[in-house]
Amino acid sequence: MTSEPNLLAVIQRQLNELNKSEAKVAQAILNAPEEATRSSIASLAAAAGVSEPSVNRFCKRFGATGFPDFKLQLATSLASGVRYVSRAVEFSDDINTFPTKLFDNAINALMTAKEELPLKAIARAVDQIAQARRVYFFGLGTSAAVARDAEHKFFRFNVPVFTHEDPLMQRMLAASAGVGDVFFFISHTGRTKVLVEAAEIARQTEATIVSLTAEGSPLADKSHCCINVKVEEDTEQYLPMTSRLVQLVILDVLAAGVTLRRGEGFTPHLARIKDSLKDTRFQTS
Amino acid sequence: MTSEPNLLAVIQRQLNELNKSEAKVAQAILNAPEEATRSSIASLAAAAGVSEPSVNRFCKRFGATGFPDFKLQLATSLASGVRYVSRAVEFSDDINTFPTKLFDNAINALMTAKEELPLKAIARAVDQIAQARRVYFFGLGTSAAVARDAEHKFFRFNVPVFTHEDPLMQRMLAASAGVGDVFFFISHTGRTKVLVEAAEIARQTEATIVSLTAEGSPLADKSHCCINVKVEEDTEQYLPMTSRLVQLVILDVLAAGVTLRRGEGFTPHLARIKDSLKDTRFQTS
DNA sequence: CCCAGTATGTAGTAAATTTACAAATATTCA
DNA sequence: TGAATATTTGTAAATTTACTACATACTGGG
Repeated sequence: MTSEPNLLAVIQRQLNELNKSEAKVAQAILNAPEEATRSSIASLAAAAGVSEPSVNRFCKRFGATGFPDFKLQLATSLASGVRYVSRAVEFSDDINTFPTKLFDNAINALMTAKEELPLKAIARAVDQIAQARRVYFFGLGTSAAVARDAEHKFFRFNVPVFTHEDPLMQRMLAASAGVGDVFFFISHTGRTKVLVEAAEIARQTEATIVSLTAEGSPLADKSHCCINVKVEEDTEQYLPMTSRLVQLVILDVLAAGVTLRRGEGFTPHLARIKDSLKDTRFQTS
Repeated sequence: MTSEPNLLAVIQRQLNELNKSEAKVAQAILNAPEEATRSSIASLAAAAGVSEPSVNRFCKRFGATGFPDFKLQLATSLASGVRYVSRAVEFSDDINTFPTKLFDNAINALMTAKEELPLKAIARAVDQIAQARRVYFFGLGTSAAVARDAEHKFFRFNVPVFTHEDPLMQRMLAASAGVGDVFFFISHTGRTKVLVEAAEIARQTEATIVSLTAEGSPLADKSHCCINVKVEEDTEQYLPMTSRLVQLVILDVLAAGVTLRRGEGFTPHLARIKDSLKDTRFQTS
């Protein structure tokens, strides 16, 4: 598949080099690209004021095998493009619109993050966690909830994990760290003072510092390994909504990575933990 | 145009409700979606082992006007980058494949949830939270982290919120509840005994019980208002990965709903809270 | 003005899609 | 169980759509 960037852009760029009827077709498509994907060769020809074979020739000129293939490429290029722009919730929104907007934003954030996953950093973090004697997950505010989630997850995967929301505990634990300890800092901004200070303290020991935070932030600077999360959070929004979702999924990825590292022999352990919870639940009907 | 989510996910979800030949078509498409967008109705019919009209009927069943329109929708949905329907991570996966899988699963879950949002229940929950004297968010295990997140969020929106991870605290608070108290229970299964018991206790008071849990579960039965989350979690997976993401976004929706209810005059309050955090951060260069 | 070369349209053909209908299969109710 | 009915599926014809071959019109150089 020749993944062209954006078919519309390509057409736009070549506009001058086209002959008369092809230019008409190009204009018709640029004017209403969505519609073009849905129309037949006949209606597009009519809209452009040219004959059907002209449209066909136009399509072949742009690398398609024919008109249907061209429509497909056009549709693909329209879908992948800048279509999904995050939309802010407004006061005029009602129950039918704002929930969808929020879900769209969340989905959008995950798709974007998926595109630019820092795989090398993730792989290194997996290494470090898998070998760790102890792992501390530290976060504050919203990120504390993420840290808590990470604790639950990794605990099941038999990683010796600890979380503390109290900055003083975080400092004390950081100060008394040693070889084999991994400190995993979670922060949207990477600028929260007390957290960065805890990272500084831990850095002076033999411990390893891993962080899940913004690129180039003070916290990232203090880390041996930093997993960058670039989420363009709407700054008018007063809370990091989407970035913590990305953080959670990345922690899922790390947990999965550690498990895969353990190999298949580890599965019984997971089953045992699951069984241990059985009695805390009401049976299904 | 009916805003199509992920067409593959929709097909996957309806697999059971299809009749024989339609199911064959569905399988053929799920097996090779890319190819399906490029093939003619005849070749797809052949690949599925059915007649051409069967393929056509299949397309119409999924909201398309015909086969070409269906191909277009399929191509569009593939272009968004989210590949196949939830794929489990396997031990043969490496760093290049399993992170993508996990992200795809997460995105899929959100897209599916977005399709069937229980808007009436959400609207009711917003009402109840907006009017509450106090709101308690209770969850255990993974859901405790979600509850913690909710606490942070709603606190900023000036809702008097409390969270407790300790089942005993949860029971005691439930027992001493009164008019104007809202108990918000979060649980993936809706079957965790101690949580359901706390809900029962609260139910005997004048308090309002809201839950974010599975439809028809014991917890849902105890609630005045239940927001159903139907996420088909891969049961082979040992942790609810995707359902908590959906829960978080739904809590975002609730928070947004409460804020919208407050009206525009409330914005300064949010700005003040944001300002109060400024000094805890390092300045941006 | 004519000629080569290119550009465009016409008409016919092939292909693909849809519709209408009939056969086959499953379901219901006595 | 078995006839009556509804549902599903396939066959074949009709229709729409896309492509090809060819003819005509235009362009620029002599």
